[in-house]
This record gives sequence, C-alpha cells and structure tokens, in this order.
Amino acid sequence: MIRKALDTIAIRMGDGGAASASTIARKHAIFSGALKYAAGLRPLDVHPLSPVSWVAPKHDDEVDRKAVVNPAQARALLAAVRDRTPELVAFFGCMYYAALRPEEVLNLREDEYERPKVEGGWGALHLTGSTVAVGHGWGDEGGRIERRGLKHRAKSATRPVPAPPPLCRLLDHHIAEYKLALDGRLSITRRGPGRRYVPTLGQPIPSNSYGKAWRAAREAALTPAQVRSPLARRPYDLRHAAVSLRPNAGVPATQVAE
DNA sequence: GTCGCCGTGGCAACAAGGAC
DNA sequence: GTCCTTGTTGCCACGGCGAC
Repeated sequence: MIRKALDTIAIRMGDGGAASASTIARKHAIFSGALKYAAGLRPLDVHPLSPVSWVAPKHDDEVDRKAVVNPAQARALLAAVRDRTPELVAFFGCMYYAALRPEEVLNLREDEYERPKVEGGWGALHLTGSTVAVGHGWGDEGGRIERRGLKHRAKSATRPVPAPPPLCRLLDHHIAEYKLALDGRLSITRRGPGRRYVPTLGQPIPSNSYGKAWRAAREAALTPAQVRSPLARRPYDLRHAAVSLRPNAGVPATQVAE
C-alpha cells in the first residue's frame, strides 16, 4: 500500500503525467509528516515509510538563464505596463529595481520608503513584512490575507534595500498619483466594476490580476518568439533579473545576497 | 571545516468558476 | 469587466546531518 501511495504522488492529478521532481519531493515530505504524526499518536506502531526504500528524484535549483531579461528589455516591459496598467508600474518596478518579492511589494507602505536626500539620488526601502493571500477564513481576522514577517527572518526583523533613482521616480509618481490604503500600503486593488476607483481598506492585488497585466505587457514589449520563450514569463523573473544584473555590474556576491 | 544530500517550510503562478 | 476563491503544480531557501 505504501509503495502504491509513493507511485501515486509521482503523477499529476490532472492528466496523469509525471509530476515534477520538486512536486514529488514536496508531496513525499507531506506524506511522511502525516505518517510520523500518526505514529506519534500511536495508531501506528512504526513509521510505515522507514522500511521502504525510496530515492527522491533529482531536481536542479538553478534559475533558467533564458528567463532573465537584460536592462533594455526590462525597461521596455515596464513601459508596456505603464501604457496599459499605470497603477502597476511601481509594483513591477520594485521587483526589478529592488529585487523585492511580490508579497513584499504588496506589504510596502509609504513610511517604509526613504526618499533620496538629493534630487536624482538613491533612496531606500525598509521592509518590515509580507502580505500573503492564504484563502478565505485562513487569514487575519478570518479574511483571506495574512500579514507575516519577512521570509526566512524573525517576525520583527526588518530588511533595508537600496532604491535606485529610477525606482524612486516610479514610487514618487505612484504616491502622488494614486490613493494609498488606509495604512499607507502602496499596492492595492484599484479597479472595480466599470473601471471605477473603489475605495477600500487596501485589499492587496490578487496574483491573477497582476499576472494578467504582466502577460499583456509581454505581448506588447517582446517579439512573438520571445513571448513564446521563458523570457520574463513570470513577474518573479524580474527579481531574478535584478539579482543577476548586480554581479554582472561588479557588485560582490555577498553584498548582493545581503 | 567543507561539501552535498535531503527533509522541511513556505511562496509564486495560473486556471476556472463565481460574485459583484 | 474586474476581482475573489479554490485547487493544483512548480520554485525558492534554510538547516540538519553524515561523509570526507
């Protein structure tokens, strides 16, 4: 039965095809954890997986180089976003210019943005947490959103991130142009029925909303061959581009990691 | 002390259907 | 038309542990 279960987690539920190595590994971990919990409660005498030989499939952890945009391509994509969904250009700009994760951009507040000391200079973002969509009933106060600390950091930890001049210009324009959430968050839904501005307490932009805007920008800014390629297929690839650009420009790897 | 493997925890993306 | 909700799949990163 255990072997049948292990075989089952190796296939996709949708089409019966082979699941990716990472998915198999993750499901195996969940399965193992559930059985360990059952063994701890004593319905099971031993952990049923322990006597079964199983080799995790190999998977690589490398970013696909073909997904990484160069600076000119990144600028073209941001310009395409600005033309279609101008309220989202600062959102994507934070990912490219400051290498933020989407959930960090969704949590970014105006008071966490340190403006440049001089005109055209560098500013800084002082990140304090992330905003994650966890599903209705599982979020804060029974909502669908949960506010968490920064990934892989203590709940109260903060992370300073340099904000280059192009990003500061995007943020300055965004703050001047759009209403913010009541707590000062910058990235909230702005389009209700009939494209009217909908004042809200500041619901974060759903992933499929900014995903749709990103696909439209790719169609506009890239060639048909590039659109079919992995190049900047996901917004998160902007973060890969940001982190790749810095070592190429001579910034030490340890500083980039920090 | 270093390195690689592995388990683990968590996030990102996307499609589809429904609500407004 | 836009956003919300849910389910599924893939990606990211850290830490423990053993081999060397």
